[in-house]
This record gives sequence, C-alpha cells and structure tokens, in this order.
Amino acid sequence: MTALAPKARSNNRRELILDVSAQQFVEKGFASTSTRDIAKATGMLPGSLYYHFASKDDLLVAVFEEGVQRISACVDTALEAAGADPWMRLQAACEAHLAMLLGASSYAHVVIRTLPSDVPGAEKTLVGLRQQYEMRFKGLCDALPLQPQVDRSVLRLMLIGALNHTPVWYREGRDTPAGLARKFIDNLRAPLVGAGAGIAARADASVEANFEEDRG
Amino acid sequence: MTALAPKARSNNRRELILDVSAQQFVEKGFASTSTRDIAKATGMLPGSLYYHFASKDDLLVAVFEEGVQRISACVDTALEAAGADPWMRLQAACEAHLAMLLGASSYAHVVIRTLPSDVPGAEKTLVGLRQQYEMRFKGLCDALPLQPQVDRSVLRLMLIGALNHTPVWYREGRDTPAGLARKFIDNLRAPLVGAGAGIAARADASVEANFEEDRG
DNA sequence: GAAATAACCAAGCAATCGTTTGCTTATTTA
DNA sequence: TAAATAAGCAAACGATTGCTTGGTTATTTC
Repeated sequence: MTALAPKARSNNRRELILDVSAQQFVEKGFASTSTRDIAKATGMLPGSLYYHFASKDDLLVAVFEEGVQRISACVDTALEAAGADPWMRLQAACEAHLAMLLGASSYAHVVIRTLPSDVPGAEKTLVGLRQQYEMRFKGLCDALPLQPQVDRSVLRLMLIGALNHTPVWYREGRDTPAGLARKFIDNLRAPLVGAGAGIAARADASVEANFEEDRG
Repeated sequence: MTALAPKARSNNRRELILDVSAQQFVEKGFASTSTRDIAKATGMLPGSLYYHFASKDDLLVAVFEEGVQRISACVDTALEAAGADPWMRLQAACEAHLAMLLGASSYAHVVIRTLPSDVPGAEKTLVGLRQQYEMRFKGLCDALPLQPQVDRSVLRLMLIGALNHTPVWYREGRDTPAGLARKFIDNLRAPLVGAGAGIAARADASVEANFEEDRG
C-alpha cells in the first residue's frame, strides 16, 4: 500500500524556507537578511539550511527562479484569457504583473526589488532570469499599432519602470492592480491633453514645491 | 594676514569620504559596502571615518542629503532656463534628472537606488529627503493641461518610476539623457497610436517570447 | 530486520562587521 | 611660545556573518 503515501516527506521544509526567505528578502533586502534570521523564522537551526541550499546566494537564486516562474505563469494565463486587441493584451499583462507585485506573494517582489549588482556571485543568473520574464513585454509592445517613429524599446522600458516602481508608493484600498493597469495604459494610449489647452499660463505655479504628503 | 588662508585645512577629507562612499554605494549597495572598503579607497584607516561621521548610517544620510541637494539644484536650474510651456518644463526637469542619474555623479544615483527599508535606522530620513525632491514633479504635473479625469498622481509616479528605472538598462552612446527625456514626454503627451490602426490582428505573435538581447 | 538515506541538530570555526579607545601629529589661536 | 583644536593613526573590542563538520533521529528500502 505504498500508493497511499502521497509525497512521503521529501522536501517538506524546503518550501517553507523559500517562503520565509522571500518574505524577509522583501522586507529587509537580501544583504541585510542573515541566514540566522531565516533559520529562526523557519524554526530550524542556521546550519540546517545548508542541507537544502549550498549557499546563501543559491537560496536567493532559488527564490528568484520561483518568483520568475510564478509571475510568468500569471501573466501567461492572463494573456490566454485576453482578447486580440494589442492594447488590451498589454493592459492584461500589466494587471497580472501588478497583482503579483502588489499582492501577497513575496516571490515576484523579490525579483523586482533585488538589484543583481548587490549579489556579485549570482549577478548574471539574476539578470538572465529577469530578462527571460520581461521579454514577454517585448512581444506585447511590438504588437501595438504605433506610429513608425515611436521607439518601442523605450516605451517598453518606460512601462516596466513605471510598473516596478509601484511597490514604493502603492497603498491598498486607494488603488487596485486592475485600476492602475488601466490608468497606466490609458496614459500611454490616448492622452490626456485636455480640450482647453489654452490654460498653459499657470506654469509658474510649478516652481514652488508642494509639500503635502505623497498622493495627498 | 589670516585672511589669506582660504579654507584652512578644515574638513578636507570629509568630501573625499563622501565621494568614495557614494561611488561604492552605487556599485555594491549600502549593505554590501563595508566601512573598511570605504576607508581603504580613501587611504585612511577604518576607525578614522568616525571622526567625520558618527555611524555608517549617518554616512549614508550625508551622501543622501548631498545627492538630493545636487539633483534638486540641477533640476531647479533647468527649470529657470525653461520656458512657460508646461510640457516643455516637465521635459526639462526629466532631462536634468536623467543627466544627473546617468552621468558621472554617483550622489544622485545613491538617492534613487538605495531602498530606505534596507536601512531601518535611517528609513524615515531617507524617505523624507526623497519626497522633498520628488515633490517638484508634483507641481510640474499639476501644471499640465490634461483632461479632468486624468489621475495626475499616477501620471507623476509613473513618470518617476520610468525615470528611475533607466540606470538598469541605459547604455551610453545609444541614447542621451536629453533624447530619452524627449521620448518619455512624447510617449505621454501625444501618443503614438498610428494612423492605420487596423493592423491589430498580429496580436497572436506577441505570446511567444522574443529572446533577443535587451533593446536589440 | 538490516542497510541506506533523508532531514535535521549541536557546536563551533574563521572571517568580517561596525565601532571604540587612547595616542600622535599637525595646525591654529592666544 | 603655550594652549587648544583638528585630523588621523594604531590596535583592538565584541558581535555577527556565512558556513562546516560530525553526530542523531526518523523514515524508507531491500
């Protein structure tokens, strides 16, 4: 009756270590997170981590890979459900991206906020993993019906920068991933310049800084 | 004749320490830069740093303050020379911002790439300093002639995210700060949707990822 | 039931970390 | 010229770091 034991006991704690690591890497950054921090939050002893991972860098790479896989799968799924309109497809990808980045999953957040240059021992691996994911947006941007002089690479990198900056200022309740994706695409798509464009004279008011709270 | 001695010798090495620190913080990140690294690059002994700065966190704050001051001054100067058109003013600010961020000065780069949450001891100070600078863009975005339903805060944060992401992919020679600022503003201002908008049918080609090198 | 393996504990090593303390040497001030 | 201060050296402190090593326990396999 060996068929009853589902997955035996193999690699039970490995996923827990990854979860805990992803969370701590997001909170404090990779360099400021010690292996003892992770071990304590896992309920293990520091040395026990090295049964599952060869080094701290390897642990980061594992979290990174999981993050890339998760956000990639999420975006791909969203694209399958999306229609044929290029702008709507791009918006769907942005919504899925933001949902992962701003949601509960720390894995995607690690992928975005970890600077590869902070981890010389795994820099190239991390850069490669991130590019592997971000290339999805290349296809999406190439499919947009744009005027020929538009630099699609800059457009894409601009959008990715805007997306990945959201964790810095996003506050739950005020916006939603879907709402933000909509606004982002709208700002690029059909812009914004008001009908009464003659009010350009109030430009002098822009010099004096406005010191309210962010997004007040 | 005490009037002849210009600045005596006071605080000679302090600026050098700041320069070296800014450079190393950009290269390796704050947490991965040791005080011994800084001391060695300065030609001093590790303990000597503490004559000028009370702690490593204080050193970061000093670099941060210098960075905010420099990029703020650069943007303000650019705005004085700019005209009255709100879009041109925003573009001038972006150009100055990018010139500092992508240029030789490491100070501005530290302000952008250092995540305050990585430095719990100075988090609030760093966030405050960065907000103090970024609020310039609030005034600039508020001055834009936009349709009333446009969320100007999201527009501003979107632009800031796009700007601050450039160090990740920018390569000297291919673009210039001025050229990028132009493209960024154009992408928001008068976009992009081509005349023959009927070519939306090639959307299926966007699913398969394109694995060329970035910006190939 | 014996052998093998997976998963972890217990303890500690060497290196590095931020920082402190006491002393020395210049320079400035009175 | 004497006192005061600025600037830095020399040496080390305790704590923390990533990681290793050898043993222990439970599970699995034969």
